[in-house]
This record gives sequence, C-alpha cells and structure tokens, in this order.
Amino acid sequence: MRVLLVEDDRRIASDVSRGLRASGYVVEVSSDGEDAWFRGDTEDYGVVILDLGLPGMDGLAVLKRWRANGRTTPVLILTARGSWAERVDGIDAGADDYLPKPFQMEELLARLRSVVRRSSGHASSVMTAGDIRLDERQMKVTLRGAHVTLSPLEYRLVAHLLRNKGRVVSQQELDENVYGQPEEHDSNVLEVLVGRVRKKLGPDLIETRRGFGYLVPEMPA
Amino acid sequence: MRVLLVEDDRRIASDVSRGLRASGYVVEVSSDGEDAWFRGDTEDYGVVILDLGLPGMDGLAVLKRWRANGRTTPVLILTARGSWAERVDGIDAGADDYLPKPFQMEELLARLRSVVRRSSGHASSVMTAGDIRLDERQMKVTLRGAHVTLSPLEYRLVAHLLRNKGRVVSQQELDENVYGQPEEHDSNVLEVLVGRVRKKLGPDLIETRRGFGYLVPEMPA
DNA sequence: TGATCCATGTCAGCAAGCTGTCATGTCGGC
DNA sequence: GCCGACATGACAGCTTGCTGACATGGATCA
Repeated sequence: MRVLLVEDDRRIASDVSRGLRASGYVVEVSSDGEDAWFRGDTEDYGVVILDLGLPGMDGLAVLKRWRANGRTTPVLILTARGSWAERVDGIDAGADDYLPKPFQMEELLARLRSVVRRSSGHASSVMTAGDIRLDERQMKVTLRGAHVTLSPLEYRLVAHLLRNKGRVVSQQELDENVYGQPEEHDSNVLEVLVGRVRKKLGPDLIETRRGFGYLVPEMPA
Repeated sequence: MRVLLVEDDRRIASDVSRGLRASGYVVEVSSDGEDAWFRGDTEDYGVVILDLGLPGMDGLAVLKRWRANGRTTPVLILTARGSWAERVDGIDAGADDYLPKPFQMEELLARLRSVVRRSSGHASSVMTAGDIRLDERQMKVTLRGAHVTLSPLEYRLVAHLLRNKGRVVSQQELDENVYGQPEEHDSNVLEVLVGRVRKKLGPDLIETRRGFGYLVPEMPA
C-alpha cells in the first residue's frame, strides 16, 4: 500500500518512514503543504499521514481542500499532545483519525490498519439487466435512466430475480421470497404480478420457462 | 441517533448521558459487560461508547464478541490515560476510535460525530441535501441559507435521514433512532412528524418508499 | 396561580394505489 | 387440435400514507 507521509521534521519523517517500510508500506514523504496538497490531489494513495504544523500551507487547509475536491483518501493527522481543540478541528475538517505526538510506532501502525480497514469496507448494491438498473440501497429502479415506481411486491419480485440472474427461479421459490410464505397460492397471483412488472419494465426482462419458473437472462434477448 | 453508553461509574455515566442527550442523542446506559454485550448484539445502535474496565465481562471481550458475530456498529472506547497498549488492543479488536480519560465533553462529541460520519461514509459534520444544510456541531438547519427552527424530534428525524442519505430507512429504524423505542407505535406519529418536517423544509427533501420507509435521495428530485 | 406558548400525540377522513380474484384469452408442446 | 400452463384486463376491497383539527401536558412568565 502506498502512503503519503506529510511531515516537516526530518528526523520524525525518517524514523516513521523507516518503520512504515518495515511493515510493508510504500512511503513517499512530503515536507511542505503546497507540495503535499498537489500530490494528494493528483496521485492515489491508500492513506495519508498528515502533520498539522507545516510550512507553506497549513495541514488543516490542505485537508479541507482535498475534501472540498471530493477526495476521500483516508487521512490520519498528527497533533501536538493534549491540544484537543486541534483534534476537534481536524476531525471536523474530515480527518479519519488522529494521533497525538509523541507516539509509539506500534500505535501508529494499529491506527493505520484501522483507518484503512474502515475505508475499504463498502460493497456495491446495484444490479443491472439490459436497460434495467436496481439500487438496493435506495430501493430505486430505473429503465434507461428513468425512474420507475414499483409496488413493494413488484420490487421484491424483481430484486429476487435479479439477485439470481441467469438462473431459473421456481414459482415456489418466488412465493417464499416475495410473500414470505411457502404455502402455495391457489390463485394466479404470481403470474399477475409478473405481468404487472413486465408492463412497467418491458416484456424482455423476465423470461418464462414453462413448467419451471421464471428467469432474468444473463444477456438481454 | 441511538447511543449505547457502557460505563460502570455511575457519575460519569450520568454526566455523559446528560451531555449526549443535550446534543440530541437517544442514550441507553449499561453498566455491566454481559448486559452490554447482549444489548449490542440484539439491538441496533448508531454508536457504542465502551468503557474497558467493566464488571461481568471485560470491555475488550465484549467488543471482540460483537465483531466475531459480524456486528459493525461503530465503537468508541474509553481508555485510561497514557496506556497506549490498551489502545492498540482496542483498535485491533475492532474499535473505531478511542478516547483517553479524562476527556472534555466537547471532545467526546467531536469524536462521536467523526466515528458516526465515517461509518456512514460522510466527510464533514455538515450534511446537505438540495437546499437543506444541517450542521451537527451547531445543531442548526438552514433552507437556502435561512435558519429553520426544528423541534427536537424533527431534528433527530432529519439528522438520521441525512446521515443515511441515499438509503431507504424503515419506519422501525426511525422509531428506534428518533424515539429510542423499538416498540411499534400503534399510531401514526412518525407520519405526522414527517409531514411537519416536510412543511418546514419543503416537500422534496424526504421521499416515501411506500411499504418500506423513507429516503433522502442522493440527488434532489 | 393562571395565562400562554409550544412540542407532541391522537384521531378521523381522504386519496392513491396496491393486491387478490376471476373470467377470458393466448401460447406451446404433444 | 387438445390440454394445461401462462397472460391479461377489469374490478372490488383494503392498506398505506397524508393532512387538518384537536387534546394534552410541560415549560415559562407575569
């Protein structure tokens, strides 16, 4: 992992970067605010370790400019011991964590792990098929970019079929996942439901496998 | 937002919870490890504040068991001053941040904001959606720059939805985070509350996902 | 103490639209 | 062509969520 270490004290910089390298990080050092800002804005680092007292541009300002530009690279700031006001400011400026000086190398490494772990923990919730796009987080379905309103049952049907794209899903399985009851409906509710969905999302999304169930194909017809 | 405060010192617990409530959190206090573990494992909190020295079950053990069960609720641990080994352990056990005792209420609040913000992927204590701007630090809400006065419940509703911008939030989740009770209201308080907020902040801020809950969309309609 | 304000809960009525049913039409395989 | 599986349109009943009006109760202040 690539780390940008922004620190103007040469001795600290060298100690820390040695420790980081020993732990398998690729380290780049910057000792000046302007330079740090430029690099952080143009390059892609896994983490930034940022000292607040800097020549050129203040560390907080650097951080704020990154965040204002939408950079989400995790940032760990180094603050003077005991100055909790500084920490509050740093955190509110968008820092992911701070470490009061002086610190043990071991502690720095632990916080680095934690910061990185956190920032890499998101999974995508979007599924697509043909022109259809379903965002599970927003429970939003679009057809060629246009928002389509689905009822709760319709939504669950589509979501379950999309989650199982490329596989034939039996009526019983759909019953269980849409209605939550394994009991067989004596009527044709499911077929009606499929019909309503097809009317809203187009006839090609859901294919019928006579005698087996329904299927959202891997490739649109 | 719902907070679980795990602290066995009654005085600290009462001071802190008072401060938290004053800042708009819904606070539940637990003073014993077993109890804390059980609650954290069964209930859904926005954050947990965890003191390490506990009767019953040790704080670290509680945290580890949560993580082992896949709970990702952000946890802020309180440690004795200067014991950095404890911090390292805590962070590697899955804590999201730590705060050395003694601390200022203000700092606790800032770190809480930061931990919560991170875990929901936001970058600043100011959250926006369309023309609406909410500053968690000041508990201030503005609409097109003009200050809007919200009641406590209204504020909590908006804050929770904004913290989860782009995600559908169920009525039950709102209940828990606004009222602090998982119990179902038999009445329509929440709908009334939403209505009141919409009247103050405009009808487009909060979208309804019939049958599922409410949502503040990523992009204004 | 009484007057008043405000936050909050309750309720009833309304509109939208969701959902199951049924009658009837269509399709595919044998 | 026949049969069963599936599709479709219409409709009635019901749910859901929204809204305005009102009740309650706590806080504040004269």
